[in-house]
Amino acid sequence: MATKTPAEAPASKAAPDAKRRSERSRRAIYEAALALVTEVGYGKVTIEGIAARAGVGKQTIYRWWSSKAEVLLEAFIDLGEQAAEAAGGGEAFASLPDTGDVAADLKGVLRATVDELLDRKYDAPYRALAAEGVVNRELSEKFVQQLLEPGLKLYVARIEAAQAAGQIREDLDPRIAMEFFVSPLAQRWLQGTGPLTHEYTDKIVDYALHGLAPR
Amino acid sequence: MATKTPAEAPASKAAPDAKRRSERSRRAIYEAALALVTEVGYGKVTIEGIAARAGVGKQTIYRWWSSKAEVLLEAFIDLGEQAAEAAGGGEAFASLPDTGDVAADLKGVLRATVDELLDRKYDAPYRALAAEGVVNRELSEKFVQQLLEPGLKLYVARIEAAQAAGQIREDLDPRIAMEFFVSPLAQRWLQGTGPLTHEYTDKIVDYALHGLAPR
Amino acid sequence: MATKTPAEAPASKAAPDAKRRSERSRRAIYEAALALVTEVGYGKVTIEGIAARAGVGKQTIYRWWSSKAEVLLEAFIDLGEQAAEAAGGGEAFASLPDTGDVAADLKGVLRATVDELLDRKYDAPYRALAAEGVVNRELSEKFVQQLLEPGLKLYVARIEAAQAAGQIREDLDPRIAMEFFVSPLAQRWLQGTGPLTHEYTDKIVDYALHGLAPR
Amino acid sequence: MATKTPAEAPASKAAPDAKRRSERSRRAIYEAALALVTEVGYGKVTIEGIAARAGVGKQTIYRWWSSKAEVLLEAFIDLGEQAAEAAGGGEAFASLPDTGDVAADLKGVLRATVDELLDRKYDAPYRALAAEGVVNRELSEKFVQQLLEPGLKLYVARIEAAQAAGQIREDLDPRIAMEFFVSPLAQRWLQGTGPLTHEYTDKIVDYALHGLAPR
DNA sequence: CCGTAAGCGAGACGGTACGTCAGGTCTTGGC
DNA sequence: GCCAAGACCTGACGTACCGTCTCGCTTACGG
Repeated sequence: MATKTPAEAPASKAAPDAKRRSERSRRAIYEAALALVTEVGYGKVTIEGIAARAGVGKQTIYRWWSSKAEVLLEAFIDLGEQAAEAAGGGEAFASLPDTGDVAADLKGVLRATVDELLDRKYDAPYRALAAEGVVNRELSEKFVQQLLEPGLKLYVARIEAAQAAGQIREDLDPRIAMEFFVSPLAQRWLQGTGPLTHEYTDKIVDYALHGLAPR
Repeated sequence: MATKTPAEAPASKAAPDAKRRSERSRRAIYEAALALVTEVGYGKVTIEGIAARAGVGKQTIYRWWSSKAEVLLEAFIDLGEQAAEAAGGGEAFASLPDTGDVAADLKGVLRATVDELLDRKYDAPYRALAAEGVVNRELSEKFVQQLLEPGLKLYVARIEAAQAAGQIREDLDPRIAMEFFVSPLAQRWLQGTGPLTHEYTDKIVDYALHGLAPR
Repeated sequence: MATKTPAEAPASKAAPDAKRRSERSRRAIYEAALALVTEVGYGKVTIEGIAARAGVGKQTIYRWWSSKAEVLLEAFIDLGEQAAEAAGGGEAFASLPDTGDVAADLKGVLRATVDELLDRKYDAPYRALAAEGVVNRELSEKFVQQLLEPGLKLYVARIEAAQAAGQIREDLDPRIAMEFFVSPLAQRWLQGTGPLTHEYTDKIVDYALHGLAPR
Repeated sequence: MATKTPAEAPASKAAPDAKRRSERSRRAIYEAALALVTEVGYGKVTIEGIAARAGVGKQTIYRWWSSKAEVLLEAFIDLGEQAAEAAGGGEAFASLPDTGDVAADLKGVLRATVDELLDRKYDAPYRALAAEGVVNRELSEKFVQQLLEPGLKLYVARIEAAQAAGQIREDLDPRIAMEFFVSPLAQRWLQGTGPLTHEYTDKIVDYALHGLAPR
């Protein structure tokens, strides 16, 4: 049984000592990265720029991250945690609301999502990460795992609850059902194939639940 | 009196004379761009690299395009035209098939789309353009207008036909209905949130048409 | 017979085209290098600094030279040529003066040399090159060959003339004899083992010619 | 009144306590410095490299020395002392030999000097210090004072003895006379203007003593 | 003989410069 | 006048060291 102790790691070039890490620098880097992405656009963000803005040596960035995409990913995750902590006391979005009415619940969540996607503070970095992920498998995995998946799981759970309540057919794969609510929104946001409005997401929910074909 | 032709561009530095343009160079640049994107990945493609590979001066690229994204966009459109010409005699995909059975027709088209998205030849450049579009509004517009929209219009047309045939409810916005077939696929492809299979797209069609709620 | 044509050169990374070289940049680089060495000292001269001061890209330096020492060497040689051209019409120092009196001639030349070595304009770069040469064989060879040797040859020639005139013993190696006039000066200048004055060089000449031992 | 002990250093940042200094580290640093200079060349020696090689923290070097040149200077002096201690019981080279024959005595010493200068163990560090001294006045002074001067004084003393013995003219400045034996050797060694051989130094002595001019 | 303050190995930090790569502009010579 | 070629200025890359600054630890001094 080749179980490894967690304290191992042969690493290619000696891992830095996380205990000595400067919290102050980390925060400054996050802030600089987020600010720059919104100000100049992801393509024009440079490691050098982040370092300068954060008042930090370049090496301090290279020591802890391996690309600007990774910096931004962590910065954005941190931004989410900050927001969550500020908003709710504990786990902010542990689950989607469940009033017993799936349609209403989903409409509410999607409206909130639209608002968030249109918020300058989130749009630029989130979009940058999505773009990078499209073309960079490694980042994509982290992006999906750490940012997307937690949100998607909430939908899946809510749909399962609806199935139990008889509001959604039991024979459907909730993982796929969930995409009817999320993907149209995602595509409009990412590719700009149409406007993001509350009316739009309301319709999405209605169409999806009742189907396109006449009854 | 400096008579101008109506199509005159007030360009800052005199537009090059398209009549004298070297067809040979243009083709070589397209091929180089597509090959490089597949071989080294979009992020590592450089104008210099394209020029070298195409046996062309850098200036010849800068004269006719304004960024590597634009080169790639045109190269990809050209690739599509080549393929279309090769495949069908004339207009290859003037419309989606209409056998009278929307479900079957859509399933067929989506299966073909999945196959195409998984084809190495198309995946890399298409993905690169999509990624760039997420973060670059100008390119995004051209991308949607010239590559995405024509395809989407076919769906809209097919759905309208189905509405006329009574297979899809008349009160639905076909533009939104269309997204139920296209967006889930797009998201899985772009973000890697799930596998792309024929079974998957079949389900998408069924779920969408009959709705998630029990009848 | 494996004689190679001069136009050959397989070079490690393609030699740049000297015909297209910017004369303006070359001159600016020479001036910047010389100025910086005098102002901040050889150790603090950087390629980046030279480039900035010369208003030139770093790559333009790296394209034509392989180290700051080589830049400085060429700059200093050029400085000498400038001075020579300015001073005499043609070849300024084709030979040492020959009035028939070796002692007087040598004293005159050495006094002039002292003055030159104490001139701020020459001291810093010359010293830097000498220092680098002490520790860098490749540069040392170029330094000796291109800067030192031409001067030393003049001494050898003058000594040979003196031998022919019976003022210096015929059985002596002029190459070694020459060093008695040059080396003490060189050491005082390089290592600071004593002051450089006209009295000092006069004595050197007298001591050397008449010997240390009593007659 | 802030009474100061006489040995008090008004240092800017409190002098370290020499009593607590680690002898083991000091030695390791000397060895590392000397080894590195010979192995990779002075220019490529770094404080970090010395520290790593010596198994010592960087701060331990910065605490006791102010530059790599100073480390090397002390290391080299120490090397000399080690050698002296090993060779002779007490003061190894308290004076030059005096057999009554200046010529022979000087030839012997110079031959020994040549051998030492060609010894790999001494060449690299000594050369490095000389080079640094050419361009760094502060180090130059220490270098001359602590390494060169003691040797030169021996020559001066031997020449004065020869003057007393009537073998060298009394009216000559022994300080200058000495340079005829030392400087040519120094220049050939530092600048590579000629080979270092026993024949060469023998001739130096003969030429210097009897003069270049015919008698 | 024991507590404490120093020296120590280690290495993270804010920086500067390295040598390289590519971007976009401009010039030269060939066709 | 387009083109291949490529020198040029610019600016970012990722790395190596600089000299300073903690961190625990070990060690020897002085109360």
